[in-house]
Amino acid sequence: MTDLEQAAPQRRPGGRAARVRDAVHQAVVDIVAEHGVDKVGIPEVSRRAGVRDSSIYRRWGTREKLILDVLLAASERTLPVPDTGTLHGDLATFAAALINYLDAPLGHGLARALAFVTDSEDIIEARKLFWDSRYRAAEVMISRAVARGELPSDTDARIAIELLIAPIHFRNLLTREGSDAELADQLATYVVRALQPARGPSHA
Amino acid sequence: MTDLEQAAPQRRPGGRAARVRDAVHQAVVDIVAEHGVDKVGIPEVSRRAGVRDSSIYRRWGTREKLILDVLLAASERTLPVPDTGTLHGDLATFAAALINYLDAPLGHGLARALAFVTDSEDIIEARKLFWDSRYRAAEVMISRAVARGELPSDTDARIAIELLIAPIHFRNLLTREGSDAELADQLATYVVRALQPARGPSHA
Amino acid sequence: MTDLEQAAPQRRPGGRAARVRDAVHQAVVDIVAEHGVDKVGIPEVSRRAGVRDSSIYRRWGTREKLILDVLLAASERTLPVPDTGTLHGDLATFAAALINYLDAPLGHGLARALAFVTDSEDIIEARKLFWDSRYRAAEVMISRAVARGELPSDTDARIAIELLIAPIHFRNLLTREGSDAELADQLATYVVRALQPARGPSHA
Amino acid sequence: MTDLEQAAPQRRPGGRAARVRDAVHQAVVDIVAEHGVDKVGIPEVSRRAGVRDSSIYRRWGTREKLILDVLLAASERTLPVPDTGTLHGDLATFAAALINYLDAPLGHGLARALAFVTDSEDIIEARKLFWDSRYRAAEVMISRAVARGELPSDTDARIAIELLIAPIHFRNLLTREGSDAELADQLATYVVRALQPARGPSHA
DNA sequence: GGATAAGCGAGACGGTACGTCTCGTCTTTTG
DNA sequence: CAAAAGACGAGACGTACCGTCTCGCTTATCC
Repeated sequence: MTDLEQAAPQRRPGGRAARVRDAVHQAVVDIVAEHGVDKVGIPEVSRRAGVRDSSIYRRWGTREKLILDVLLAASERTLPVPDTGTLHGDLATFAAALINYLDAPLGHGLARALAFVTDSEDIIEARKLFWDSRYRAAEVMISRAVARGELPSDTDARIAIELLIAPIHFRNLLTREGSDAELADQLATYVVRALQPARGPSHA
Repeated sequence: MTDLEQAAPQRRPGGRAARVRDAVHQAVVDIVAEHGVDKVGIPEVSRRAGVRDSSIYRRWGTREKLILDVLLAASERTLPVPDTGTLHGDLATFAAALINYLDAPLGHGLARALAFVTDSEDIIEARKLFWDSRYRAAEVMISRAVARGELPSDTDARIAIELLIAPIHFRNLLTREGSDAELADQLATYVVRALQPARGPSHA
Repeated sequence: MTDLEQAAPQRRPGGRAARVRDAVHQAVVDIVAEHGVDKVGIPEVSRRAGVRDSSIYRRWGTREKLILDVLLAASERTLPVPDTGTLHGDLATFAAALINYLDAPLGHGLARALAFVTDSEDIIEARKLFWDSRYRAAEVMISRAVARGELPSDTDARIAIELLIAPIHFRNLLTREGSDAELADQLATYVVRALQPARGPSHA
Repeated sequence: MTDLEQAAPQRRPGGRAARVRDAVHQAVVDIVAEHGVDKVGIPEVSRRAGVRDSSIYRRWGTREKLILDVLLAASERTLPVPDTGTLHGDLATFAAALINYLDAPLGHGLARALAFVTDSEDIIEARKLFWDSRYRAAEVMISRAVARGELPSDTDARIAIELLIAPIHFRNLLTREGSDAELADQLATYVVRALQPARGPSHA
């Protein structure tokens, strides 16, 4: 897993260290849920967790690493990948789940955090791992559709997923319009069509 | 126009006020270009523009409004909407232009700013105006395609644009993968296909 | 009269100049009464008086001169000098009146202003005129007592008044203890005694 | 003692905290001496002390508390109370010392500060402690005189001191006339006389 | 079970941004 | 052309945050 803590202190998993870690994580998650990710600050986390700020700095180094560490940990379990039997069904269900996820403070917070964070070695690494794991999970929907014969075998799974989820993230971050189940369905439809092999002279 | 300045100061367009305004705008744009939008701070802007920070606060009130005002003004002229004669050509060209735009500091900065900014009355308003104008411009590509018979007349132009640009923004903000001309072309292809009316039993 | 206005403008009363002057005076007096003299600021005065701040600066130059000008004008009519028939009666009555005066916002404000103001030509002059007029008025009590034979003819009237009023001002400004009628009476008694010619070997 | 610092920082008396404290105190005292108490501002103190302004705000909270804290500390050692053998001698000597003290920037500064400061919990407390200690010290002169039989045993010591020092403070703050040794002597004489028990029909 | 080292509590501080407020000056615009 | 209107320059004030540092002490682990 991505470990953004300064020096892996997990050697002593049962004691004070773990207690501190948990308290801090909880505090961050709570703040994200209550006021949004950009209100997370070490002083507030420190207050809530009952942990000295210096201890937080010692372990996480910077605010950004702390936030990312916590949010990534909290997002460990990726979205469940549905298996409805049809590509459209899978995509629509998945999209709807994503919409819900991004509507909730944690999901929105994570997305914003990923977008905002200043790049650095560990962070780039952490981001990469995060998305790789996400894509890997979601691509199952595509490979199943290929197996079913719904899609050609050379389908680019990654871009397929991207076509589906990008508009949702786009609205979530940039236009701030809401998304709903209907949109999920529409997107699924568009993506399914987009992935079909070209028929006739479409733009010839 | 979106006007995020405190009080309409445009009354005196030739004098000191305008000079200050321009210097500040330039300074913000420069910093965005050099160090990214999140490095824009009033003290630095003040130094570069040779304008007292208090004057900046007086006029723009907060950092966020300043940034948005400047960036929106700098993005006044929207991306040129191409007219290549085919939908695919238009979309691919437009997507490529967007990729370039988002690659440049200003475009990237604006996107980040739009994503980051804490919502408030004026900002919501400004964001809405911004996207409305953008969509209005881009939708021309769709309506021309409809006119040419390439697309059905009930095509949802807005979502069509979204399908095209969302993945680009998505990569720009969230995965931080680069995008290139090839991607632009692929996206155009996918979108064209996605917009075709359903043929046969696609997901029935 | 002490005139702390920049350039004594219109002698012609009744015009706009006079209206502005009055409004400003009133505003200052009001603020002093409501929030104390150190809360008087040009912006607030300007708001209340409905007069542009630049107009105030034009006329009074600085905040301090404005305050002093207004307060001195408002204190034009000095405290009434009583004539009870005895020195003690006069002094006690006068002291009590002073206590009341200094208890009220205007009196307290004027005292603080006199103490605070940064010295400058005009201000030194104004302060001198102010105290001279005050002493001149109050010294009548002493000269009447001399006339009545209550005091020797070489009594130093000025210091006599000072002995009486200094403790009241002292409490008002420095210890911030309250003063009351009883104190007025005590002070009068002490002063009367202090002014008696030495009898026998007092500290010989 | 009166401690106007935010939190008791005395725990580590030899370390950085103490160094910072001393530097700040010195800087304030210097500014008072050079330019007067109303020129003391956190930025200037910060510069001179080589201490960040934020550190000053953290510890003292506001400018007023800082000034009072420093000035009170600097005035810790109250004026020496003389013991000349006679009441008049004691009072005259004491008054002369006070005159000198108030002539010096520090004394004048402290007096102005006490007069100017906006009241608040801690400040009221601090002022009370200050004056109490001053009065307690000075009243020894009176009690000694009582012991010597120079004064009746029911003499009000507090008001006696007040009669002596008020005129000096009065001139110092309000009329801004100078005071000199002669005045000290006169005041002593007046006070001694004032404190004598009434003889005959003084104001009958 | 006692030594020992990792990590925490406590308490600053340096550095810096933000935003508010005031004073006093200067410059457009307008009557 | 003088006054009103509208900034701006200069700078203080106070708040908040990030990140660093230094001690002293607790505590989990290891011998």
